[in-house]
Amino acid sequence: MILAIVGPTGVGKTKLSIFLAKHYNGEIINADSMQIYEGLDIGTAKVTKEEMEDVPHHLLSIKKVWEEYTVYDYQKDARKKIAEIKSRGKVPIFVGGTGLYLKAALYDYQFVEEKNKKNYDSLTNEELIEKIEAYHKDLSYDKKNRKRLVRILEKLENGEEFTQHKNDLLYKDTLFIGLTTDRNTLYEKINERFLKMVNPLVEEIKPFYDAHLKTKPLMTGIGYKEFYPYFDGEKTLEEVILECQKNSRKYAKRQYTWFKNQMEIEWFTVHYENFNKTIEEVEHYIDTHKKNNV
RNA sequence: GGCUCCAUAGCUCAGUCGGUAGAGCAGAGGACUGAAAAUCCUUGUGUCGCUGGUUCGAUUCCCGCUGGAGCCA
Repeated sequence: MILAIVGPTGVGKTKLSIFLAKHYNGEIINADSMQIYEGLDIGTAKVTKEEMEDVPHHLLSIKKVWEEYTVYDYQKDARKKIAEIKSRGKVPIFVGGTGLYLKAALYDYQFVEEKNKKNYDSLTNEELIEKIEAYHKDLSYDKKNRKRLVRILEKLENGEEFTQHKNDLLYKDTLFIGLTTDRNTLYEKINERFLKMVNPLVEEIKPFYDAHLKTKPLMTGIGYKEFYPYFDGEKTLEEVILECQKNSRKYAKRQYTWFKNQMEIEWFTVHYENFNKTIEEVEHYIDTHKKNNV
């Protein structure tokens, strides 16, 4: 059996994961693209040593902030961890909100090793589309999404076929547990949680700013990128806080869209005043749907 | 007390030389195979502050009122 605990940011996945790990003799595999990085702890709401309660955790803080890490690496790392954990007779428990990472790890996603990467900065979107059409006339793709255009072209030039994928579940002994709550409650939780982390977060980011580090995770992570204008004196802390909260809310919304439409998930509404009830419901579901290793 | 300006979508504001109005943000929905906490798409009817007048017709012009900002006393 493999468990995957998913849901929007701030809903309570970490807390549930510890209970389940202890109850089912599990080890936790992080499925959050930002918690991969060392030093991004407060802003990513990473589990603390105390919260772990001696449950083994994997793929947390495994990369420096300036190192390259993608879904391609994650797929390999995660699958290796699944094998390791299972060989110990324990249950792999994925916990995280990065839908693509979970899908790449547990579904039939195929990546081909990339050779030489080119730089397409000098080309306009129209020129990218022209080059793509030189390979294939009738592909359907988002022509306004430059990042996608570049990727499609990279794939084609790498000798890969760009086709629609069917995405079957590969690890058929996986149970997907989704945690949710009504939108207003979640947004309140997100806002509150961020307010509590502001001061330590400033401490966490300051050294990166002082070192002039502007790497990918620092410039894309919510709760990180927004602080640079504050340190530059261009925005007030108040403005930055509101922006971080807003971006977190929007992120949560995108997560819902992904999880609702991309994966088969059993959803549970969190009882915040009685979390044990939530745990019981989840455990009951797992016990009645348990799948043994396939 | 006198004068000037402002009052339009949840917010910030455009606009209508008089024919009942539109952007950004927020919100909502969606896409998603190598930056995914990323990237991108779709979605805007609201007593145009209130009252009266002019007019075929007023959110637009005029009188007054209310609220806000400023200047002069």
